[in-house]
Amino acid sequence: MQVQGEAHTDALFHALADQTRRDILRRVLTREHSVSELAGRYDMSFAAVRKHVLVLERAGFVTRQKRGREALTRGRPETVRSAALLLQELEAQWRGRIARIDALLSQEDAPSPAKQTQTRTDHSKE
Amino acid sequence: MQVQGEAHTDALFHALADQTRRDILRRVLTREHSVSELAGRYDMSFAAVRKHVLVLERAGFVTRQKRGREALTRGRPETVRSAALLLQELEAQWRGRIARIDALLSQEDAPSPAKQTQTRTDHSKE
DNA sequence: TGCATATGTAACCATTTGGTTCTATATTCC
DNA sequence: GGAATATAGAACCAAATGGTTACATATGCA
Repeated sequence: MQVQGEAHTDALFHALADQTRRDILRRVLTREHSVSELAGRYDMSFAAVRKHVLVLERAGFVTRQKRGREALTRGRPETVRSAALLLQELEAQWRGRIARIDALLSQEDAPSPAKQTQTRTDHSKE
Repeated sequence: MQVQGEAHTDALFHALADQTRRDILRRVLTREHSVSELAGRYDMSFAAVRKHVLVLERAGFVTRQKRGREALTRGRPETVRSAALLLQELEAQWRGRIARIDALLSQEDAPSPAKQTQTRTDHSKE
Protein backbone atom coordinates (compact mmCIF):
# COMPACT_ATOMS: atom_id res chain seq x y z
CA MET A 1 0.00 0.00 0.00
CA GLN A 2 1.65 3.21 -1.07
CA VAL A 3 -0.42 6.43 -0.91
CA GLN A 4 2.54 8.12 -2.64
CA GLY A 5 0.96 11.58 -2.69
CA GLU A 6 -0.28 13.77 -5.48
CA ALA A 7 3.15 15.05 -6.50
CA HIS A 8 4.22 11.50 -7.20
CA THR A 9 1.07 10.93 -9.23
CA ASP A 10 1.94 14.01 -11.27
CA ALA A 11 5.37 12.47 -11.91
CA LEU A 12 3.83 9.14 -12.87
CA PHE A 13 1.56 10.52 -15.56
CA HIS A 14 4.02 13.12 -16.70
CA ALA A 15 6.54 10.35 -17.35
CA LEU A 16 3.96 8.55 -19.46
CA ALA A 17 3.03 11.65 -21.46
CA ASP A 18 5.87 11.31 -23.95
CA GLN A 19 6.09 8.86 -26.80
CA THR A 20 9.83 8.31 -26.46
CA ARG A 21 9.53 7.57 -22.76
CA ARG A 22 6.67 5.14 -23.28
CA ASP A 23 8.73 3.39 -25.92
CA ILE A 24 11.75 3.19 -23.63
CA LEU A 25 9.55 1.84 -20.87
CA ARG A 26 8.20 -0.86 -23.17
CA ARG A 27 11.70 -1.92 -24.08
CA VAL A 28 13.05 -2.06 -20.54
CA LEU A 29 10.01 -3.96 -19.32
CA THR A 30 10.94 -6.63 -21.83
CA ARG A 31 14.63 -6.75 -20.94
CA GLU A 32 17.42 -4.61 -19.50
CA HIS A 33 19.06 -2.03 -21.71
CA SER A 34 22.04 0.23 -21.22
CA VAL A 35 21.44 3.90 -21.90
CA SER A 36 23.66 3.93 -24.97
CA GLU A 37 21.87 0.90 -26.32
CA LEU A 38 18.59 2.79 -25.92
CA ALA A 39 20.09 5.95 -27.37
CA GLY A 40 20.96 4.01 -30.52
CA ARG A 41 17.24 3.53 -31.24
CA TYR A 42 16.18 7.15 -31.30
CA ASP A 43 16.96 10.11 -33.45
CA MET A 44 18.23 12.25 -30.61
CA SER A 45 21.39 12.68 -28.59
CA PHE A 46 22.59 10.37 -25.88
CA ALA A 47 22.06 13.15 -23.35
CA ALA A 48 18.41 13.56 -24.38
CA VAL A 49 17.74 9.84 -23.97
CA ARG A 50 19.52 9.84 -20.65
CA LYS A 51 17.21 12.63 -19.47
CA HIS A 52 14.17 10.61 -20.50
CA VAL A 53 15.48 7.66 -18.51
CA LEU A 54 15.96 9.97 -15.53
CA VAL A 55 12.34 11.11 -15.76
CA LEU A 56 11.22 7.49 -15.79
CA GLU A 57 13.51 6.75 -12.86
CA ARG A 58 12.23 9.64 -10.74
CA ALA A 59 8.69 8.44 -11.35
CA GLY A 60 9.67 4.96 -10.21
CA PHE A 61 9.05 3.28 -13.56
CA VAL A 62 12.62 2.03 -13.92
CA THR A 63 15.59 1.19 -11.77
CA ARG A 64 19.19 1.37 -12.83
CA GLN A 65 22.12 -0.69 -11.74
CA LYS A 66 25.71 -0.12 -12.64
CA ARG A 67 27.31 -3.09 -14.28
CA GLY A 68 30.89 -2.44 -15.16
CA ARG A 69 31.02 0.73 -17.16
CA GLU A 70 27.42 0.61 -18.23
CA ALA A 71 24.24 1.35 -16.30
CA LEU A 72 21.51 -1.15 -17.00
CA THR A 73 17.95 0.08 -16.90
CA ARG A 74 15.01 -2.18 -16.26
CA GLY A 75 11.31 -1.50 -15.96
CA ARG A 76 9.34 -1.97 -12.74
CA PRO A 77 5.99 -3.58 -13.53
CA GLU A 78 4.69 -2.76 -10.02
CA THR A 79 4.77 0.93 -10.85
CA VAL A 80 2.94 0.39 -14.13
CA ARG A 81 0.34 -1.51 -12.19
CA SER A 82 0.01 1.22 -9.58
CA ALA A 83 -0.64 3.76 -12.33
CA ALA A 84 -3.25 1.46 -13.84
CA LEU A 85 -4.89 1.18 -10.42
CA LEU A 86 -5.17 4.95 -10.16
CA LEU A 87 -7.16 4.98 -13.37
CA GLN A 88 -9.33 2.15 -12.19
CA GLU A 89 -10.14 4.20 -9.12
CA LEU A 90 -11.21 7.04 -11.39
CA GLU A 91 -13.48 4.66 -13.22
CA ALA A 92 -14.85 3.53 -9.88
CA GLN A 93 -15.74 7.15 -9.17
CA TRP A 94 -17.97 7.09 -12.18
CA ARG A 95 -19.50 3.77 -11.25
CA GLY A 96 -20.26 5.24 -7.86
CA ARG A 97 -22.36 7.85 -9.59
CA ILE A 98 -24.28 5.20 -11.46
CA ALA A 99 -24.81 3.31 -8.24
CA ARG A 100 -26.25 6.42 -6.63
CA ILE A 101 -28.58 6.96 -9.54
CA ASP A 102 -29.76 3.36 -9.31
CA ALA A 103 -30.32 3.79 -5.61
CA LEU A 104 -32.47 6.84 -6.24
CA LEU A 105 -34.50 5.02 -8.85
CA SER A 106 -35.18 1.99 -6.70
CA GLN A 107 -36.08 4.35 -3.87
CA GLU A 108 -38.71 5.85 -6.13
CA ASP A 109 -40.05 2.41 -7.02
CA ALA A 110 -40.41 1.51 -3.36
CA PRO A 111 -43.58 2.51 -1.44
CA SER A 112 -41.69 5.67 -0.61
CA PRO A 113 -42.17 6.83 2.99
CA ALA A 114 -43.26 10.37 3.75
CA LYS A 115 -39.70 11.41 2.93
CA GLN A 116 -39.87 14.61 0.95
CA THR A 117 -38.08 13.36 -2.12
CA GLN A 118 -36.10 16.53 -2.83
CA THR A 119 -33.96 15.21 -5.63
CA ARG A 120 -32.23 18.48 -6.27
CA THR A 121 -29.86 18.66 -3.34
CA ASP A 122 -27.28 20.89 -5.02
CA HIS A 123 -24.12 19.43 -3.54
CA SER A 124 -22.36 22.70 -4.14
CA LYS A 125 -19.39 21.39 -2.27
CA GLU A 126 -17.76 17.98 -1.96
CA MET B 1 -11.94 0.64 -31.44
CA GLN B 2 -9.90 3.77 -31.67
CA VAL B 3 -6.13 3.44 -32.31
CA GLN B 4 -5.96 7.18 -31.60
CA GLY B 5 -2.24 7.58 -32.33
CA GLU B 6 0.70 8.50 -30.16
CA ALA B 7 -0.01 12.23 -30.10
CA HIS B 8 -3.38 11.52 -28.57
CA THR B 9 -1.77 9.25 -25.99
CA ASP B 10 0.56 12.10 -25.10
CA ALA B 11 -2.50 14.29 -24.58
CA LEU B 12 -4.20 11.64 -22.46
CA PHE B 13 -1.40 11.27 -19.97
CA HIS B 14 -0.48 14.91 -20.02
CA ALA B 15 -4.04 15.74 -19.01
CA LEU B 16 -3.74 13.35 -16.08
CA ALA B 17 -0.38 14.73 -14.96
CA ASP B 18 -1.86 17.59 -12.96
CA GLN B 19 -3.55 17.36 -9.61
CA THR B 20 -6.14 20.02 -10.35
CA ARG B 21 -7.14 18.32 -13.58
CA ARG B 22 -7.42 14.92 -11.93
CA ASP B 23 -9.60 16.50 -9.28
CA ILE B 24 -11.81 18.18 -11.86
CA LEU B 25 -12.11 14.91 -13.72
CA ARG B 26 -13.20 13.12 -10.56
CA ARG B 27 -15.89 15.69 -9.97
CA VAL B 28 -17.29 15.69 -13.46
CA LEU B 29 -17.32 11.92 -13.58
CA THR B 30 -19.64 12.05 -10.61
CA ARG B 31 -21.95 14.70 -12.02
CA GLU B 32 -21.99 17.63 -14.45
CA HIS B 33 -20.47 20.92 -13.38
CA SER B 34 -20.40 24.33 -14.98
CA VAL B 35 -16.97 25.91 -15.31
CA SER B 36 -17.72 28.63 -12.80
CA GLU B 37 -18.97 26.06 -10.34
CA LEU B 38 -15.66 24.23 -10.72
CA ALA B 39 -13.71 27.47 -10.53
CA GLY B 40 -15.27 28.14 -7.14
CA ARG B 41 -13.48 25.11 -5.70
CA TYR B 42 -9.92 26.05 -6.49
CA ASP B 43 -7.63 28.80 -5.42
CA MET B 44 -7.04 30.08 -8.92
CA SER B 45 -8.78 32.26 -11.48
CA PHE B 46 -11.75 31.26 -13.56
CA ALA B 47 -9.56 31.51 -16.65
CA ALA B 48 -7.04 29.06 -15.21
CA VAL B 49 -9.73 26.51 -14.42
CA ARG B 50 -11.23 27.00 -17.83
CA LYS B 51 -7.85 26.17 -19.38
CA HIS B 52 -7.63 23.00 -17.34
CA VAL B 53 -11.04 21.99 -18.56
CA LEU B 54 -9.89 22.67 -22.13
CA VAL B 55 -6.92 20.38 -21.66
CA LEU B 56 -9.23 17.64 -20.40
CA GLU B 57 -11.54 18.29 -23.31
CA ARG B 58 -8.81 18.09 -25.96
CA ALA B 59 -7.71 14.79 -24.46
CA GLY B 60 -11.28 13.50 -24.69
CA PHE B 61 -11.78 13.10 -20.96
CA VAL B 62 -14.73 15.46 -20.84
CA THR B 63 -17.41 16.82 -23.12
CA ARG B 64 -19.13 20.15 -22.78
CA GLN B 65 -22.60 21.11 -23.66
CA LYS B 66 -24.02 24.60 -23.62
CA ARG B 67 -27.08 24.90 -21.49
CA GLY B 68 -28.44 28.38 -21.45
CA ARG B 69 -25.61 30.67 -20.50
CA GLU B 70 -23.57 27.99 -18.83
CA ALA B 71 -21.47 25.22 -20.32
CA LEU B 72 -21.87 21.97 -18.46
CA THR B 73 -18.87 19.69 -18.34
CA ARG B 74 -19.13 15.98 -17.81
CA GLY B 75 -16.57 13.23 -17.68
CA ARG B 76 -16.32 10.46 -20.25
CA PRO B 77 -15.66 7.15 -18.52
CA GLU B 78 -14.77 5.48 -21.85
CA THR B 79 -11.71 7.66 -22.14
CA VAL B 80 -10.62 6.86 -18.61
CA ARG B 81 -10.99 3.23 -19.46
CA SER B 82 -9.02 3.55 -22.67
CA ALA B 83 -6.16 5.12 -20.71
CA ALA B 84 -6.33 2.28 -18.21
CA LEU B 85 -6.17 -0.17 -21.10
CA LEU B 86 -2.99 1.43 -22.41
CA LEU B 87 -1.34 0.77 -19.05
CA GLN B 88 -2.62 -2.76 -19.01
CA GLU B 89 -0.98 -3.28 -22.38
CA LEU B 90 2.28 -2.06 -20.90
CA GLU B 91 1.91 -4.58 -18.12
CA ALA B 92 1.25 -7.24 -20.71
CA GLN B 93 4.56 -6.33 -22.32
CA TRP B 94 6.24 -7.31 -19.09
CA ARG B 95 4.25 -10.52 -18.77
CA GLY B 96 5.37 -11.40 -22.26
CA ARG B 97 8.93 -11.24 -21.04
CA ILE B 98 8.14 -13.57 -18.17
CA ALA B 99 6.43 -15.93 -20.55
CA ARG B 100 9.54 -16.01 -22.70
CA ILE B 101 11.70 -16.74 -19.69
CA ASP B 102 9.39 -19.55 -18.66
CA ALA B 103 9.56 -20.95 -22.16
CA LEU B 104 13.35 -20.94 -21.98
CA LEU B 105 13.31 -22.67 -18.61
CA SER B 106 10.93 -25.41 -19.65
CA GLN B 107 13.06 -25.86 -22.73
CA GLU B 108 15.93 -26.55 -20.35
CA ASP B 109 13.91 -29.04 -18.35
CA ALA B 110 13.13 -30.92 -21.50
CA PRO B 111 15.68 -33.48 -22.78
CA SER B 112 17.42 -30.39 -24.15
CA PRO B 113 18.92 -30.75 -27.59
CA ALA B 114 22.53 -29.68 -28.14
CA LYS B 115 21.38 -26.07 -27.47
CA GLN B 116 24.08 -24.19 -25.52
CA THR B 117 22.08 -23.24 -22.42
CA GLN B 118 23.30 -19.68 -21.65
CA THR B 119 21.29 -18.89 -18.50
CA ARG B 120 22.81 -15.44 -17.92
CA THR B 121 19.95 -13.03 -17.73
CA ASP B 122 20.80 -11.79 -14.15
CA HIS B 123 17.55 -11.49 -12.22
CA SER B 124 19.32 -9.34 -9.66
CA LYS B 125 16.16 -8.05 -8.11
CA GLU B 126 12.43 -8.67 -8.14
C1' DT C 1 49.90 2.94 -20.27
C1' DG C 2 46.80 4.69 -23.27
C1' DC C 3 42.76 4.62 -26.13
C1' DA C 4 37.93 3.74 -26.87
C1' DT C 5 33.50 3.34 -24.77
C1' DA C 6 29.69 4.51 -21.38
C1' DT C 7 28.02 7.51 -18.43
C1' DG C 8 27.44 11.86 -15.80
C1' DT C 9 26.80 16.75 -15.76
C1' DA C 10 26.58 21.58 -17.04
C1' DA C 11 25.31 25.46 -19.87
C1' DC C 12 22.39 26.93 -23.12
C1' DC C 13 18.12 27.60 -26.03
C1' DA C 14 13.26 27.43 -27.99
C1' DT C 15 8.79 26.01 -26.88
C1' DT C 16 5.18 24.72 -23.82
C1' DT C 17 2.80 25.12 -19.58
C1' DG C 18 0.19 27.07 -15.95
C1' DG C 19 -0.91 30.94 -14.15
C1' DT C 20 -2.39 36.05 -14.34
C1' DT C 21 -5.41 40.26 -15.85
C1' DC C 22 -8.32 42.46 -19.02
C1' DT C 23 -11.82 42.73 -22.47
C1' DA C 24 -15.68 40.96 -25.24
C1' DT C 25 -19.84 38.40 -25.98
C1' DA C 26 -24.01 35.87 -24.66
C1' DT C 27 -27.85 34.91 -21.56
C1' DT C 28 -30.98 35.57 -17.65
C1' DC C 29 -33.84 38.30 -15.01
C1' DC C 30 -35.90 42.67 -13.06
C1' DG D 1 -33.44 48.18 -21.67
C1' DG D 2 -30.00 47.33 -18.38
C1' DA D 3 -27.62 44.91 -14.62
C1' DA D 4 -25.68 40.66 -13.27
C1' DT D 5 -23.85 36.24 -14.49
C1' DA D 6 -21.24 32.71 -17.40
C1' DT D 7 -18.24 31.90 -20.79
C1' DA D 8 -14.68 33.00 -24.38
C1' DG D 9 -10.38 34.60 -25.62
C1' DA D 10 -6.18 37.55 -25.91
C1' DA D 11 -1.85 39.30 -24.12
C1' DC D 12 1.46 38.62 -20.96
C1' DC D 13 4.84 36.27 -17.78
C1' DA D 14 7.77 32.92 -15.04
C1' DA D 15 8.99 28.32 -14.77
C1' DA D 16 9.35 23.77 -16.62
C1' DT D 17 10.30 20.80 -20.62
C1' DG D 18 12.83 18.68 -24.25
C1' DG D 19 16.30 19.20 -26.89
C1' DT D 20 21.34 20.59 -28.00
C1' DT D 21 26.73 20.76 -27.46
C1' DA D 22 30.73 20.41 -24.73
C1' DC D 23 33.37 18.51 -21.22
C1' DA D 24 34.57 15.41 -17.26
C1' DT D 25 34.96 10.97 -15.24
C1' DA D 26 35.05 5.90 -15.04
C1' DT D 27 35.80 1.39 -16.97
C1' DG D 28 37.49 -2.22 -20.26
C1' DC D 29 41.00 -3.78 -23.03
C1' DA D 30 45.20 -4.20 -26.35
